[in-house]
Amino acid sequence: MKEKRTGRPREFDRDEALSAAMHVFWKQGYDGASMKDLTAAMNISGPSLYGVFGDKRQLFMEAIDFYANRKACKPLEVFETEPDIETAVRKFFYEVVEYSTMSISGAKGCFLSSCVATVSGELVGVEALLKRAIFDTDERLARRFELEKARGVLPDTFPSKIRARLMFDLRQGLVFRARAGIEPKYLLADIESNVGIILG
Amino acid sequence: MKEKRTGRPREFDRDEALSAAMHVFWKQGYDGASMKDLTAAMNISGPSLYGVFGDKRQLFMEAIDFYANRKACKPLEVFETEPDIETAVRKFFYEVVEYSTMSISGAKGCFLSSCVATVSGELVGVEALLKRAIFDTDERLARRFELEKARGVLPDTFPSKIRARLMFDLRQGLVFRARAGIEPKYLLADIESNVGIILG
DNA sequence: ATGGTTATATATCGATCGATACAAAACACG
DNA sequence: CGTGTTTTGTATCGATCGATATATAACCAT
Repeated sequence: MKEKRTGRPREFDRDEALSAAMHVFWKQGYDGASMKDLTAAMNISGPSLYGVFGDKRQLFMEAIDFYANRKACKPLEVFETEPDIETAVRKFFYEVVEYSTMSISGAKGCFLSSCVATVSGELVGVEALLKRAIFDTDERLARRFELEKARGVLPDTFPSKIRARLMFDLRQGLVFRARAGIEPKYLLADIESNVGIILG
Repeated sequence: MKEKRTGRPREFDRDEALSAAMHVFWKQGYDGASMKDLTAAMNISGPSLYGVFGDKRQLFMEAIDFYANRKACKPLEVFETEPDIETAVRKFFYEVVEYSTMSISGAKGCFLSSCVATVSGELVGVEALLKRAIFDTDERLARRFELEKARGVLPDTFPSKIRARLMFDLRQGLVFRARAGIEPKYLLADIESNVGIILG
């Protein structure tokens, strides 16, 4: 069903191009990223971009989906896979600092908060995607806490939803500081305190 | 020294125009705000804008200074003036929700995190202003806590710096959600929990 | 091979971008 | 008044914006 048999084959990988586009948006913002910047980073021509992704807005929306649902935010993945809950929380924040200050593309901060949020009310469809991404993140964080409660590691009284949101907010603080160019070492210094707040 | 005696007098108020420009940037982002949008909102002509503010980037930098050092972020003002510390913390978060969701200009979220941060690494000079604004905010928050410790209202062991940063981060979470279009009532529901975390 | 189909590269579209040239207008000072 | 100075409104600049028209190239089916 998804294989096309006719026509000239595409000469680039769709996801690679999408990832490249996302990083350009991440670094320069939606309006700050020109089609010239995008096609250069994606290593494709203008017509190829339009042929595959539609237009700039649709490309952006796909980049959001790519980030939220496929690229899988690294901190979140680590938090879900690390067995020990305290280590999981610690690694979560560590990954947040890592990916928001040391990205290869030079893009600092978080794609959602430093790029997508800016055009949330201006570009049709973006607000809904952003809302969903926030909701899903809260859900995934809370789910892990609930799992630990069921396992008896966290007390039954542990307020999973509240701590999940708290964790999300602390993350926002970190990525905002990262975007402002504050050195990783200062952000790393906050991590242990953050862990204590989440689990304490 | 600051009075000019010759030439045709300016027909608009500089600060009013600056405030109007800030709100346009706030809502549409730096790159998303065209000079046409700006002059329309400021109710002045193009040459007038360039004559008084230099160029778009300088206007933006002045808008940042206006926000950080003169307009005085409302939540911060309230936090510093309310006598009772618990009420001050509560009002701080309440004001954050208020001004990040119900702005007359339609701009949601926080000017610094939803607009300025996006171009932090792209526009010369912005990163330094942003760093300074973050540092100053942390300082002002911590200072109030220290004051309450000296007054004996907060215990000597109260970690002012850590709680100040925590308050800042919780604020980032709120304004990010606000920018995403999440209803004020959901944000208001988080306030009491936030107060408990800060002072508990 | 031939026809159908899709992707590519080149070249460029009209619109809008940020920024100015210019001259008339409005003040202070003589 | 006339002169100098600054702001204003109009009109427009070259550059860049997002987006396409066109023709060629590369594949599949027959």
